[in-house]
Amino acid sequence: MARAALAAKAPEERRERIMLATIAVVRERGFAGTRVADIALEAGTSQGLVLYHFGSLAGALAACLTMLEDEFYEDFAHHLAAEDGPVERLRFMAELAAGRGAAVGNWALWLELWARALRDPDARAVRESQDRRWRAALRRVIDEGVAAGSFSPSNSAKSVLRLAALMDGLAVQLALNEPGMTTRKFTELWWESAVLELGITEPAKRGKSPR
Amino acid sequence: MARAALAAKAPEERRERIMLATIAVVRERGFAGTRVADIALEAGTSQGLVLYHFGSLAGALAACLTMLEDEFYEDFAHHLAAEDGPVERLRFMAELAAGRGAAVGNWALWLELWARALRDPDARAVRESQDRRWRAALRRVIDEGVAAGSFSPSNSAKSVLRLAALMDGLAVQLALNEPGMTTRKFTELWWESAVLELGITEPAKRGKSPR
DNA sequence: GCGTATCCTGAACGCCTGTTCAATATGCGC
DNA sequence: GCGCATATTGAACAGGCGTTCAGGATACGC
Repeated sequence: MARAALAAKAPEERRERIMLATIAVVRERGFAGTRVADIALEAGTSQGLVLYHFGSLAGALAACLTMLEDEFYEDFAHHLAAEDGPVERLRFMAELAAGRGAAVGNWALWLELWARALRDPDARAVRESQDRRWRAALRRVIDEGVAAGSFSPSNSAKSVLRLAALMDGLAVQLALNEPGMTTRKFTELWWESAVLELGITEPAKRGKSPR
Repeated sequence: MARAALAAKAPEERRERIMLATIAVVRERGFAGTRVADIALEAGTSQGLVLYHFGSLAGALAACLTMLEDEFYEDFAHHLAAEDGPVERLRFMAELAAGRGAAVGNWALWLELWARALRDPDARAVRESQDRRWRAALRRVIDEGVAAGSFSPSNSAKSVLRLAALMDGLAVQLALNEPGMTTRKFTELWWESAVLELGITEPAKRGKSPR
């Protein structure tokens, strides 16, 4: 039994190891610079196995994309639900985007993804889905805040668009290590914009939010 | 004399033609997908000549980067100077960024540039210089507006950062043809943010600003 | 006119890298 | 234990593409 379980799982584990290796390599060398040999080396397997499991290099890249997407979203949804009220949740989203939790070091990857999405339909789908999820979450939090009387945006749909776009824009600077742009600065700049957009009056209570 | 001038200029023209061809190909296929053969074909020359003038594919790409940078800036600075007052200038910048004039179709290129800047120092330098120029222009216009009493930002340095970042973020959506994001929407969303950030009261007079 | 520097070409070279494949190992059902 | 399906490997293959190069055209100085 233990043998059987191990045997049945081993290939799956190998497969996942390859996916993780792919992400690692893409992070280091970018999509364009990722070679099958790199993935195999990172995963500690042969090149053949990578192709065996994913059919082609493109297949491996695609698999790693969807994995990334799910990974980020699960982590994010899980933590977001743990926050208290709308103000705290919004604050949490700002901090998450700035680079806490699973988002750490991901912005560079998102930049790559955007560029790739210009031509690769898979990448486009991933980025679109992720963007939609993020905006939907933002929207939900804002609606919640409106209902609770904490926020009073003049046009919440537009606020969502702007606040989401602002994050992306700030992220570019963060990912490129623009001098003066830090995690802290990111959060600060974005939060002030949110305050302005949504007319937030009460400060975020320091609750379950990370430090 | 006519002969001499022609002879002296012909190689230069060829060279420039190759640079323009490079830009065209990069626009179409991206940095990663650009091959020497493509450039030569587009420019109507041999592959050898591309290498003769630029040493390598990387050299050609680098040359096209700096050309892009200068091209955009000259066009932009030229037109900006023609605008009347700070409010009109700011409005002009919004419209330019959204995709008028030399900026048309450039955002996709900028996305590529950002991704490339993660690894290529040349690309990084270009993007940094361009970003700096753009922010400096924004800053100048805002300072002007403050001096003229048209704007009253609570913190102009931060407003510059946020408004510039917002443009980048909106640009991502524009470049990726996000449904619902158009040139018009871009301008509208950004302008409202500017109004909010800077406390603009007077509307932009319809002056020399393009349509 | 002639030599020379510059410009330009097209073919050949050689490397890099994704993919294929035949061979081998592994574990499971029977 | 045996055969079969699934995993896994490493080497060989093949195509693409950047770069090199030997040769030729062009225009200029003398």
